[in-house]
Amino acid sequence: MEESAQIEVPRLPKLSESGRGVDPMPGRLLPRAFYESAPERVAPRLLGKLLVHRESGGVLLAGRIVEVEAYLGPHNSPPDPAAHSHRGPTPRNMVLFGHAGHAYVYAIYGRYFCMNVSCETKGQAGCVLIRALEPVAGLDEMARNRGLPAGVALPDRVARQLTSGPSRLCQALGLVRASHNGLDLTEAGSPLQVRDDGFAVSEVMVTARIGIKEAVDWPLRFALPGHACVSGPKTLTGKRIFLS
DNA sequence: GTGATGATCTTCT
DNA sequence: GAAGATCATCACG
Repeated sequence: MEESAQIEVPRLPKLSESGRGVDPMPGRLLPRAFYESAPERVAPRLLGKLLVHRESGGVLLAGRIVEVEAYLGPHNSPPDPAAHSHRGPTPRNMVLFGHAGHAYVYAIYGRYFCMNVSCETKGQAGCVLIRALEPVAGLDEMARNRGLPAGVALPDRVARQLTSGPSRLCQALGLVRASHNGLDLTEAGSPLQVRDDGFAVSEVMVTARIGIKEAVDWPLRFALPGHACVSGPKTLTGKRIFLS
């Protein structure tokens, strides 16, 4: 299969084409109840949804979620040793112990950020790491945020790397801990939201998680099978499941 | 395309 | 003081 053929044409109008000052948020906002469940249940259902960020300047950036990982809270049995929350609440991870549907943005390796969505009820710290998006709206701004030339057509292989990786997508969408950690994703006025535009996902690939040293074989990574924007080794094996 | 390596700094022990 | 849910770059096949 030709991977380069899998990048889809952006579905949303560019800012300049909308005829208004700002673009409307696409689709329907996901309610808090969507997140108030175990992360391994929330994670596959997040696939195909839109992660939408309206930057302070009004520019709308959106990507379709194509890869996620579930991290289980310390109440789980056995506890998930790879999760930031597994030793209990700290100043860094306190968002995870709050209400579901909030953004947990943390710095990693001194120069990057990763974004999670908190799950379960207050006090239970399960979460889902967003690992990759398919760019949908605001590609020029994403390229600019990633230090690439904006306003020019990017080759497919470059375009698909805009948001292919947990830190790449944070960089592309302009997400940083100082501004976005703790934001409520379910609030209508929030600059950062997860929305459902009706994109249907029936089949999901399940594999072990990437880049961790504990619980390396737990099947908690979920991705759209064969999607060009999924990060990590293409050779990683897993099984396919069908969502009901 | 795959694998090795270094950058760089926050967080926690 | 050590480790880390990463990425860009380079060498090599």
